[in-house]
Amino acid sequence: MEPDQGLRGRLVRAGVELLREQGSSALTLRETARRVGVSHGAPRRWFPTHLSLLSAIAREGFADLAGRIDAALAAAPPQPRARVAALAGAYIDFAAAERGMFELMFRHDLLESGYLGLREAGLPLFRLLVGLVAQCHPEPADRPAEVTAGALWAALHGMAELRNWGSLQLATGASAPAPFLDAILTAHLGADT
Amino acid sequence: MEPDQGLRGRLVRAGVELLREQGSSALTLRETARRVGVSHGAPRRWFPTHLSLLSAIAREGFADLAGRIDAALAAAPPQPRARVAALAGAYIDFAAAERGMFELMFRHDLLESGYLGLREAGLPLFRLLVGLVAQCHPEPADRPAEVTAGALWAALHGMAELRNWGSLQLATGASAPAPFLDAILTAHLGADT
DNA sequence: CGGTGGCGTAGACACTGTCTACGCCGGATG
DNA sequence: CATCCGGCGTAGACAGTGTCTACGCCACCG
Repeated sequence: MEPDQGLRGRLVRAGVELLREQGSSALTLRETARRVGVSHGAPRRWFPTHLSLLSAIAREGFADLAGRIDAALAAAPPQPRARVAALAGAYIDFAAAERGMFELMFRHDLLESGYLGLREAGLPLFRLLVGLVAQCHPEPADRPAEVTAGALWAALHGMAELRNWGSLQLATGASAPAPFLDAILTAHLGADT
Repeated sequence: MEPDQGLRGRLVRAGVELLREQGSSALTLRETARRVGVSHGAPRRWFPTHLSLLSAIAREGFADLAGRIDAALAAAPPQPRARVAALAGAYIDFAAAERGMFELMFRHDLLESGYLGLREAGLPLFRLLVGLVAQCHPEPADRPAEVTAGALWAALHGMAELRNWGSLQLATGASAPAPFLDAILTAHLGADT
């Protein structure tokens, strides 16, 4: 559980730094090796291809996101609706604070889809959301909680992207995401009572 | 208005084909030149950098999307709610039919943001959506139409991406996007009456 | 007829990911 | 103790990329 002290862990950590400092285009195999201080061929022992290194770095991002959401939920009031709001806030805050990582995490063309693929990395998070949504609709709702949760997740994710691009501000003039977040939550979960 | 017969237009068209056939990673400056049958330095006369060629190709995509949405709206019934549904359907259909193009269009890290930037390319579409949303809420709604339209756009876009990644199917088991689209529309615009 | 500017060619450069052969070094084995 | 051997990192090569530069070609215009 403690951080990997070997070359593998050092490469991943250096990649995370590089991503944060210079964006995903700087996340080169050779540059990462350079930063760690090894030759350009060294990463090949642990990551057979560039994609596998990127995938490992993205996995780190998913772990980070999960941690932030857990923390936000731990500090949130017990009402389900407020807990969904906390999760949503943590999600879009993560997207804004870790832009490069957020982009990388969802570049499915770059990430490998094999064993323990990245596409499955967001699944626990989705299950969590389904549970929270189900609590918001205690009686059997008109719609399965999975569908509502899926639509909510899509809205959340889309809003994080649009916000990061500046498109929302450009189109509506509003810079704060709060009104949109509120619109999404009340739309899917009903008015805040 | 007729297609550009010069090298510039031929490069853009070859790029669109390449994108459709082999995905965005194949969209190389040199490969595009090769397909047109000119030397690797030729594109430089028209596109000073790789980004500018990609941007021109993405602009083609925005024009295509706008055309499809116009066609869908022309064939849609006059009720505003149905028109929003038609727009939404055209949007996610485009995302699925032109996957590579859809990805490219929103790779804001790749596209140039200068004069006539790509970030503004989606604006007319957004204005259209604002108008339709406003018609759905004739009386001054509890929320500005821009906010509702922004949230709706985010939901739409996020759903198109999640669907393209297979995440929705993976998480919920549903393959058809219709239930999610319906959930999003009724959530933001009220039940279909 | 001569110049000139638009347009494409061709070569170079630094950089990338991947592949391969090669050393080093520590621990297991006879 | 001597010897092998396998894990691990080095170093060089190769094809491919974007960008820059110098160079031809050729139509057009004074």
